Amino acid sequence: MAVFTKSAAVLDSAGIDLEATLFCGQTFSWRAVGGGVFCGTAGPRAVYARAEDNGLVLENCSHAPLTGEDLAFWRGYFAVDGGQQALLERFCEDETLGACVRSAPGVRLLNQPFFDTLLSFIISQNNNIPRITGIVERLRETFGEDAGGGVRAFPTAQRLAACTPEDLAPLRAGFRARYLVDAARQVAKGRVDEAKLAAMEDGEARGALMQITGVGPKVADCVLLYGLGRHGVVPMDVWMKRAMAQAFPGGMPKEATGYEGLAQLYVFCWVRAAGRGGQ
DNA sequence: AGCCAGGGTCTGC
DNA sequence: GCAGACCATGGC
Repeated sequence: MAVFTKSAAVLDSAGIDLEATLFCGQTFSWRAVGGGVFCGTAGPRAVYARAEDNGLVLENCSHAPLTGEDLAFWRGYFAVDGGQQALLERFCEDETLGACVRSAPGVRLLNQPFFDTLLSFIISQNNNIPRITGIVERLRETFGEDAGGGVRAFPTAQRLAACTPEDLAPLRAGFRARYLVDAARQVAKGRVDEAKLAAMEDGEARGALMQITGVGPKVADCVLLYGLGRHGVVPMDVWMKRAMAQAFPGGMPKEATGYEGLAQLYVFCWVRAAGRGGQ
């Protein structure tokens, strides 16, 4: 059980619904530990987080004070200064998109590490959210370093590049094991390089990501959106195809221009809420 | 038992 | 290019 000490830090959360944000399918690196507290990792870091009236309370899992660098990282991760509130208000100028936003008003688009995102969404293919989360957790537990308090961080590309698919058997990732190894090896070799991807146009970066075995259009788009900050990219899975055909047959409304990927988050939440027994 | 899960690969046309 | 089988695993 996580107990916050005086070394906890508070971020201005700007209307964030922490639980909805962490479990809407954009990240698989968090778990509830009780009492409204969540434990999550990003790259080498691990934190406890809880939503309070005055903001988002964060504390290192090691209970060591958060450094300035850590704080800056988590501010970026939670998009504290990202201006998402203002964008949502603009989304709401469109009636249908506004309804989507209001179905999950506290969800925020997280800025996640590239490698975490790449592997997580390779795991996501032909899979469901609870099992994806389980595989990601076993990936961290099996190959990650202690990030403090016994919580294991996301493994490095180098660590996984030294593995064979058979070494990944404990993850029970099935046919995806060899995809994970291929991705780790290409990143470790520099064949896939975050800085190079960052310098590319969306389409070029997408093509580069699809050179990885097990990365097709959908996974590449998720990596672009969630791991590389390409907020105009819209990953199209079966849910989104269904939702777009039904709600936006002519494409995303003009209010979402440049931020179609952010809009997609709310459309996804809306259509899935409806699919689970609403409407 | 059979179907589905935020897809992708591989093969055959 | 494009359809169709196949891919491990687990929940319902």
